[in-house]
Amino acid sequence: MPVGVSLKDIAKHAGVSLATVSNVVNGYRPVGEETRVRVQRAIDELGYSPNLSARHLRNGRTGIIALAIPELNNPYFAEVAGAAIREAGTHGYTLLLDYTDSDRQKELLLIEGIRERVIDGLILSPVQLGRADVLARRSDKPLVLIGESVYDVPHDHIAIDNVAASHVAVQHLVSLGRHRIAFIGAHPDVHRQPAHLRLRGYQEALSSAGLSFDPALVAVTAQFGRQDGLTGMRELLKLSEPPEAVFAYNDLIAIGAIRAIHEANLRVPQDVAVIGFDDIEDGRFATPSLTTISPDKESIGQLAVRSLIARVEGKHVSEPADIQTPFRLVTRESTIGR
Amino acid sequence: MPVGVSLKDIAKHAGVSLATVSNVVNGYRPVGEETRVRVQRAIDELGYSPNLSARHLRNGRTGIIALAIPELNNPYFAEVAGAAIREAGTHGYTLLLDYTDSDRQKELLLIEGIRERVIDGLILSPVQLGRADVLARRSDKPLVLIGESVYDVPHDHIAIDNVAASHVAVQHLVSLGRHRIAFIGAHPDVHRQPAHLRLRGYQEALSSAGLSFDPALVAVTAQFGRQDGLTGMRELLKLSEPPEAVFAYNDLIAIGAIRAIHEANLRVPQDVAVIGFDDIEDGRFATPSLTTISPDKESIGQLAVRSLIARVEGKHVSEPADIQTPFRLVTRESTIGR
DNA sequence: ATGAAAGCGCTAACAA
DNA sequence: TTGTTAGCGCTTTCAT
Repeated sequence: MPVGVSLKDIAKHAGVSLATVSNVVNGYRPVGEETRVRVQRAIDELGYSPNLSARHLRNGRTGIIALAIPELNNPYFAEVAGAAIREAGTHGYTLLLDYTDSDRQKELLLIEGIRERVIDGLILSPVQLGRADVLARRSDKPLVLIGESVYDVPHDHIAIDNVAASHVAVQHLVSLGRHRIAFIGAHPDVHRQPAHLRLRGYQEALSSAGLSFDPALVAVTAQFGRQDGLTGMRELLKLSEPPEAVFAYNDLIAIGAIRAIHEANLRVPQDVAVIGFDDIEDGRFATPSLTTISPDKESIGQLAVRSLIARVEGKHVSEPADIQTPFRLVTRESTIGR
Repeated sequence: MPVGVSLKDIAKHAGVSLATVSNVVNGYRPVGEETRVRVQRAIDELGYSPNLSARHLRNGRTGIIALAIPELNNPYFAEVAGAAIREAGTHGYTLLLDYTDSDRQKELLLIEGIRERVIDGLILSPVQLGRADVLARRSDKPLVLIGESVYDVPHDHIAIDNVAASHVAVQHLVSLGRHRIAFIGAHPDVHRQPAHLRLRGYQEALSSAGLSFDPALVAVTAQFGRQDGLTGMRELLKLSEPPEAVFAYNDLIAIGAIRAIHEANLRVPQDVAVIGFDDIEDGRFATPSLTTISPDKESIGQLAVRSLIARVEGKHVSEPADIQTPFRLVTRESTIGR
């Protein structure tokens, strides 16, 4: 069942040994210039590419790393994934994109290594997992975490400073002169260790602006999609004293909220100002366009891949790090009109 | 570097040969009941799971199939990809998601087998590739095509009937009493063999409605994103006699177009009615919500994966087929107001 | 019904 | 600098 060109074919064609060809391909030890050229030509002519299964069988690595995001069709994750795929490619790795549907079982399966035998390591953006889950993990494949959740676990973690970013977002709404500021997108579940960071930033910002925290203005959502924003906002608009501004957990929720506000025949931002989080393209083209917190998605993807590969290759012997990436406030029509 | 339990470990533990353990695991040939129980117990006790690389080295397959889409953060493709990943999983395959950025070189690399040794087969949604490119391909890994382009090439192809769907879309605009109907999103490149199907459906629908075709009402775009819709619509609005309705190549273009219409202080649908194509979630939550052609994305993903796996496993010896999947018109605010 | 052994393609230890 | 070879874990042919 030999279906391709193997090292042996190249060796024969170039009149050298297997080891030499391997060294031309991998560069583990020096090869004479003349030999290298000859081998390289044979490789080009016959169209050789290494058999990964064989390589893996031999050295225990597959050259494949996985990235598991909660949902494929959340543009935020799509952008992070795009950056990660590019970065993996530049290091000679293939990135396997997977998704968890924000499902606890799937997240558990992944960290326990459902693909254990296929991948060299995993980057996970957990939603439901708790600190205990991560600590209880038995797999010895490297794991890098991205996203809001910080678990204080022995793994690299890449994220923006969610508390600070949320603070900036709410501060922006305050600066508009709004006082009743709502938050949509609190987590309903109890697995998360540290309190919900964006909610905490919201509370801190209110507090430093001298505004009181009203639990009625916090809308809990099951998921983090447009539909959840729509539902959440509808609830808030039923209040006897509805909010004048909304900080949404992410842009999708914000877009759903805007839709609900329009349904109620109110205007954005005149009646209700809305700010999101993620800076996805949808928000830039929405009507009105969406003010948001813009995280550096490119560097999140890049750093996650780099950290993981460093662990996989055992070069990176440093302590697990908590790496913070930059963010900025982008003001658009949903808060400042036009 | 042995990192797990191997067949040999089980064999020793159960006091049988390697072959017997393999047969308990795979069931290629019968095993005595007593032996089977003993081996199974050893497997459970030691926690054996097969080393995929070894298995694949042996039988020439990796258990990984690839799906290459033009862009990750087009929700249409994200949904198709989600369906494909699920379907692959149910067949015991892992799906590797890749993207081409609608770049001709990347598409060529993929069909020529840049990942040749990693995957058992490829599903591709081509944008730039022409019939000749596909015919010239040398790789012998199975290839399944999805999407608008039909090349009359020897590969399975899954898509909706684009001409018919476009006809329905334009017919809907005609039924609203609009006469100047524009099309945004024509392909600028020359590689595509059959003329652009959606454009053809547009022309046919105009013709059967007794409307004349005005080339000035066709906006060519470089890509198929929101920005392209925005730019294209701006051009159309500069016409001395701007359109009363727009058929966009896809929902993203439609959303960009709506943005441009709003910028010009015109209303959708009163001044310009807009219909898209794909039925992505963005359109359902846009303001106004978007009328669109809704293809059955789930079945596109499923059928593509099933066809490919059938080819990979050599079961499916039938002729390459052109499989059409269902679609329907979904009317929303962008054409019928509210 | 079961076992022994070859060999898939590759890397690395050992030799030269 | 280059060659030889063992062996990673598995499936499968040939023997028993």
